[in-house]
Amino acid sequence: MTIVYTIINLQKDYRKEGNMLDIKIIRENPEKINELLKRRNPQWSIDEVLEIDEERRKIQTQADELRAKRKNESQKIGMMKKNGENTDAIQEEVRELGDEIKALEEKQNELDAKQKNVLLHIPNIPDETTPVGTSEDDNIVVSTWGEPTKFDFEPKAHWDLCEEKNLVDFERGVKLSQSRFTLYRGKGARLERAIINFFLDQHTENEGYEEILPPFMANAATMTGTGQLPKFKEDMYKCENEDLYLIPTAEVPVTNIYAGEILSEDDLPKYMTAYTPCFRREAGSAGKDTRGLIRVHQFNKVEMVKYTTPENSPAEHEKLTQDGERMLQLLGLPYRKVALCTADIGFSANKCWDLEVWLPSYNTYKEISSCSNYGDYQARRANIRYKDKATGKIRFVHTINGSGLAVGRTFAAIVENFQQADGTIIIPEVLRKYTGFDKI
RNA sequence: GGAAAAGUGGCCGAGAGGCUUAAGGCGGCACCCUGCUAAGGUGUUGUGUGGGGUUACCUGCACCGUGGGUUCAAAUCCCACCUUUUCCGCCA
Repeated sequence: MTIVYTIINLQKDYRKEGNMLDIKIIRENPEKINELLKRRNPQWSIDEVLEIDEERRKIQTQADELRAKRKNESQKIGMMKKNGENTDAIQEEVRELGDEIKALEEKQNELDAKQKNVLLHIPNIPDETTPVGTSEDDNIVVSTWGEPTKFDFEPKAHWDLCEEKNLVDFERGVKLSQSRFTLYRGKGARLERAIINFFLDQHTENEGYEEILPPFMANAATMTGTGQLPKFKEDMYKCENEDLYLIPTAEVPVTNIYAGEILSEDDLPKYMTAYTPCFRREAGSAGKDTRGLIRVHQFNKVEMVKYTTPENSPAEHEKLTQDGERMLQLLGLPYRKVALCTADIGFSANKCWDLEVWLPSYNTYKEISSCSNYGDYQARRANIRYKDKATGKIRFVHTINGSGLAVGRTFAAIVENFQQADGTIIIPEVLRKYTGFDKI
């Protein structure tokens, strides 16, 4: 395995202790970890980490011993000086010791940095229950809700409907920015806003989430905490001359809220939800989903984020996924739930359910929510911990998040699925108090 | 953007090159005393990383905003940066 390093200068110190994967677990179960990692892709291996780790520990032991010696000798010098003795000889001796220590420390720092960088580039270990596969074709549909919408007329794609009804001004969006930027207007803008408010109200009033409105730009340390950096730099928009990136999802700022902190177990589980625009360069997506609202550089999303104890994380993950499903059910949109296989889950995730909504123009289901469990992977990177009540030990939390839901895609699904023979679009009942109109 | 001051454990706060193994207090935990409560007494109290036993145990090293430097020796001196507070400027 060859790893191309991207050296990230982490200014925020609180992450210096964080390891991406538990080096102790790696040391103790190398075969098991390798086997699980290779389920993602045979390229992955922790062998290099182990080699560096062994050398690193050797050096540290040596350096520690020398430091202990210097400490003792220096104290001795202090005493001798107080007694008026001559200390020239011993001072010279300890000075040489200092040179040795410095050399070892340099070596140790180098190895620390190297190990850290290798670890930063290794993905999370898939959960045992994540189906093994080699491509998205190996994902498994586990349930469906509703039926694909049937029409007794020729249904239109949302991009045509949006243009006809002046809901989205695609051309002028491009003029203002670039291709794949959209300009909502009139009832279109209102519908988008209605969907955002509906989702936030549901999560906060019925499901117990705290509403968060985070910054839309985040620094490199924050981006590293959730796993966007160092490996996926090219997918993000970066501000010139600033250590700031436009967030690709609210997951980034919200998950990092307690980075470097130790929570009480009483604080868990923590439920947070946030609306933010999401900015993605969509590098490598040229030619995919080129029309309409499905794949754009800036889109709106309401995200759900949870911190839990390791014990509760599988159950909380299921519950969060249900919270996402509920949104689709309330809106009356047909969807299915898919278990992503080891080749398709995200870099930082160990398990992931996708919710896919029926989209008539595609004649298939299209991802509208991705609900992932990250185990302690993000918590390690961001150094988010809690104190276990029973044992008094400090442990890493588990982080979970999912879309609840992607707003633009919800918009498209509503427009397409609820279009009528007479050309109107019926607004779902639950949205009407937010839109102020019942059809377009 | 300019000027000044400050960043020490969960919190407050002392410390100004070696007697710091970071005082003292608050809070937390355990036990003792007391008919209950209150008060009192005693002890304990962070994080990371390495080593040895390989369950709760023992031990080394590091950590006083961050990173460098000076020194035999740095919380303490020097430099840069970050953050906070106050004042000035600008501004929705």
